[in-house]
Parts: sequence; structure tokens; C-alpha cells
Amino acid sequence: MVWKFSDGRPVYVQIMEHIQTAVLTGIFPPGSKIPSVRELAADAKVNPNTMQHALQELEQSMLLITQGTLGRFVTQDSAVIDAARNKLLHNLTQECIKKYAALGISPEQAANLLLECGKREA
Amino acid sequence: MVWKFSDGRPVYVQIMEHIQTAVLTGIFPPGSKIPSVRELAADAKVNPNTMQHALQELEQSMLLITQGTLGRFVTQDSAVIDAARNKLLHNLTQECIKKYAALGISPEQAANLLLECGKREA
DNA sequence: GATACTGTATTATCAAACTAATACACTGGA
DNA sequence: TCCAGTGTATTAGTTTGATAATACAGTATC
Repeated sequence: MVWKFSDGRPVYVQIMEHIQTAVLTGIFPPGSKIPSVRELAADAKVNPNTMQHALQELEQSMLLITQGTLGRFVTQDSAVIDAARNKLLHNLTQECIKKYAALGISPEQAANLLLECGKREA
Repeated sequence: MVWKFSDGRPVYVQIMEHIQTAVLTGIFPPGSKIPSVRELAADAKVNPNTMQHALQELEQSMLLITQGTLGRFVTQDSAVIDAARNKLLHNLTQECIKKYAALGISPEQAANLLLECGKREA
């Protein structure tokens, strides 16, 4: 797993995003056990407490479940994963629309910008 | 001017965005004098230093110019404003594409999401 | 039972960022 | 000259984040 943090935003928040993305894209499959706090912390070159902080926050979204001392597991309920994914997508889309609107750009125009930029980079 | 701040991000950064948007959308027209630090600070219910911090950071983009003790003015150079606007749009678009890509969404799919969400809200 | 591995909790410390209070320097105009 | 209004500088206080060291409780395995 590639850990890359930019300053400006708390590391633990960026860790949350990394792991959430890993779950939503199947890097951590449903029902699978994820590495231990200490293992992940060592991998990310981060203090175990920081990693723990991120994981505990993430559990509020129900994507991760702690099984006592057995470790942490990704939820087996694919509906939960889909719901989280849809919610994230919806939030992201609304956020984009809002930011574009602040600059006087309509959703239609924004969509065109995405298409053009996507082509150019491709 | 409507000042609305959310926590989690520094107030001065949010002020920067507010004012930059005001310049790029013509609320503060090119060449016009903007309110004084203390005036803006009182309006935003913020410490004058916080406002000053935001304004000084913003000057690095050349959108604002300090005229000694006469006050601050929006640049008269519309090319600078256009360039800043285009840069902001480009950054925003790339940021969106990146975030969607992290969820396995192509720019084309993202564009569709924007269109659908735009319609639904309209 | 002993060991090693889980997650968790507590406390302390350090650094950085943000906000705030105050004082300073300059200019325009009455 | 004096006053009011600019932007600016300095300093301090508060908060937040990250790290660190330790300790605790439970489980699987040998």
C-alpha cells in the first residue's frame, strides 16, 4: 500500500481517506482481515497511536469492524459498502458543483471541463 | 458580503477563498478599492490580524495590490484576473478528476454524475 | 500455563498553527 | 498641526496535532 501524505491536513485524516478508498475499491475485500494497528503504522511510517486514531474514526462509518482482540475486519455486508460508496460519490459531486457554482460555472459547463481535462490527460 | 466559516479549516484560508471568489466574479471589480482590513474584519466578525493574514497571502497571486496607506485595490489588469480564474478552474477540475479516480470513476462517468446531480437539484 | 499477538487506554511532551491584543508608521485632509 | 484612517509589526496565548512511552485486557497457539 502506498502511503503519501501532504502537509496542511492532519495525517490521521489522510490515513482515513487512504483506507476508506482501499475498502471501497476492493483492495481490502469485504470480510477480509486488515493488518494490525502496529503493522499499518510501521508500513505508513507513523506512530501507532496516529493509526489507531484514524481507524477508530473510520469505524463510525461501519466499514470496519473490530472483533475484540482478533483484529479488524472489513464488513461483509456489501450493502454497507455500496451505501458508503454512493454517499461518498454524492458528497463529492455536490461539493464539486458547489465549488464550480461559486465561480459562476454551471454543472453542465463543469461536466464539459471534466471531459476536456480527462481527454487531455489521457 | 456573506461570511460563513466551517470549522476544520483555518478561518484565514476560508477568507482567502471568499475574497478571491469576490474578485473573480466581479463583486470586487477590477481597479476598485476594497474595504479596509478593520472594516472587513468587523464585517466577518474576525480579528483584524486574521483578515490581514488572509489579504497578505492573497497578494501573492497579484489579484490585490497594496497602495501604501491608501488601502488595497483590485488589480486593473484583467489578464491577471482571467489567468487566476483559469488557473483556479484548472486546479479544481484536476482535483475533482483525481478524487473520482481514487474511487474508480472515469472523467466521463464523473461528468455524467455532475449532470444528473445538477438536474436533480435544479 | 506461557508466549505472542490483537485492540485499547492513559498520560506526557513537543511543535506548529491559529487567533488575538497592542503598538507603530505613514498619509490625507480639516 | 492634529486627527482619523490606512497597512504593518511584534508579541503572546490558545488550540490542535503528532509523537512517545507504558500499561492493560483478551485470545490463539504452542
